[in-house]
Amino acid sequence: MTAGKNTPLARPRGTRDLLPAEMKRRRFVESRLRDVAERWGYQEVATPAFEPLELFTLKSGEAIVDELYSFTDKGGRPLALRPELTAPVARLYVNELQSAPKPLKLYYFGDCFRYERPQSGRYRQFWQFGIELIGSALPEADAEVIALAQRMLRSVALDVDMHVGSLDVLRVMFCDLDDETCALAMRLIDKGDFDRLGELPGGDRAIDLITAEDPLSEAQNFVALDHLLRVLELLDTLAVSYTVDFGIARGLEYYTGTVFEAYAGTLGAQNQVLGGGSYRLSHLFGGQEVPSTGFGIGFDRIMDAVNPSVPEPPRLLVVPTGDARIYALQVANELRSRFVTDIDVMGRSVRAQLTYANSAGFDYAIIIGKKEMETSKPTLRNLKTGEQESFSVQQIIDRVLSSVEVSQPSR
RNA sequence: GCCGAGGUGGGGUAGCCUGGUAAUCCUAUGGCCCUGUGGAGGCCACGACGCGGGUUCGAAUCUCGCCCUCGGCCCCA
Repeated sequence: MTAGKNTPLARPRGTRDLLPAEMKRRRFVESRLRDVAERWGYQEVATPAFEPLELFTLKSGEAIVDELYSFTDKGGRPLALRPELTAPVARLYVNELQSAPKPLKLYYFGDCFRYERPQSGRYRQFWQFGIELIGSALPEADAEVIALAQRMLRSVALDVDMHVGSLDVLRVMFCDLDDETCALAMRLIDKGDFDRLGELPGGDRAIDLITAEDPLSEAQNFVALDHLLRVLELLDTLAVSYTVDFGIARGLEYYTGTVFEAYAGTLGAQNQVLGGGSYRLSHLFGGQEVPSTGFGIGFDRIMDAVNPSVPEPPRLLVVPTGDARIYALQVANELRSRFVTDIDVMGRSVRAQLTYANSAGFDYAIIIGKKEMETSKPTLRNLKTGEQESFSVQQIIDRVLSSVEVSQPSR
């Protein structure tokens, strides 16, 4: 849509306005994810929305500039809106936390920006929730991160297929190839393009491995799998369900071994909701090399895949008549310390206020006129049942509280 | 960047093929009927042809370009 004489200014392409109902769902899911991450000992960090352009080109190569929102600021600095959060967190680690006690367990939730063609489950501004476990190269670290990933997704009742693989095997199979062919092979594997993969030297072996009935024993013909086997053993102990999948390549050089992805069957073409692995990045940004494992959750994608039942606290509307407005405001203020409480700002009649209360979905009306003011006993009207009676403010609080316990017994 | 389907008040729609008077209906929103008791009803108000060019006496309608949305491809850190 182009802004014209009668057309309103449009939102930028690939972005969304999030309305109250949707924000309730998002905040609810977000709080679940946070809760799980915190219980596992991870602590939140936040990084700037924009970073030096170089941060992302060092990590992913010059070619990604095409898919970045990049710009030069008034001081001539090349900057970019962050397209993901692993590199910023690695930079944060290098700048601030290198001498902190290991392991470092960090999580983040933030919006990212990519200049891509919008489609289902893909936006130009999107949110990632992720964690990074920094400091350990042990299978224990990989297993913890994968288990946490699955626990987080389960906490929002999202059933996914967790696929776990290892780049070690693929790298050994293609080790006799030059870097360029190796990179191409990785990309073809990631895409599942077996036709073109088969044309590469070693490609048939890779296809056999990826499609094998028992990929683990097939892989052991090429390389020792001690690390991966240990990770899987730990995952079994942690009751994580997974599929061994050597078809996960994740394209990038900085991944060191274990890689994993999760897919939600209910989504369309963009069905990957989570991806991660073990990696080393910090040395690229001027720090000491340090082993890390992490993942990112595509928050918008899981929002498309889940259907959370968000608890709705009761909503109260204080309904004053003209001569009791001041007292009604005082009552409203008192009720607000316990409940979601609203009061008319439209100057409406009592009738119109109650009409509004009904159509806006309030649970209770607190009607306050001269009579109620003189006795300090507002009338509490249950808008669902139509019952009403006069009570003191404290009695009103008790009444509403007890109704909450009745309607939401589990907590 | 590519392929396909679309775009009419805030939401949902009729009209388009076959150009023609004031663009249809539902809903939502604000007000009144009704300044102490809601959901109904009546009345009033509000509000749209995505943008621009072309054809024509006349374009929501035909045509071209662009923008945007949806689905898919490419890419996916």
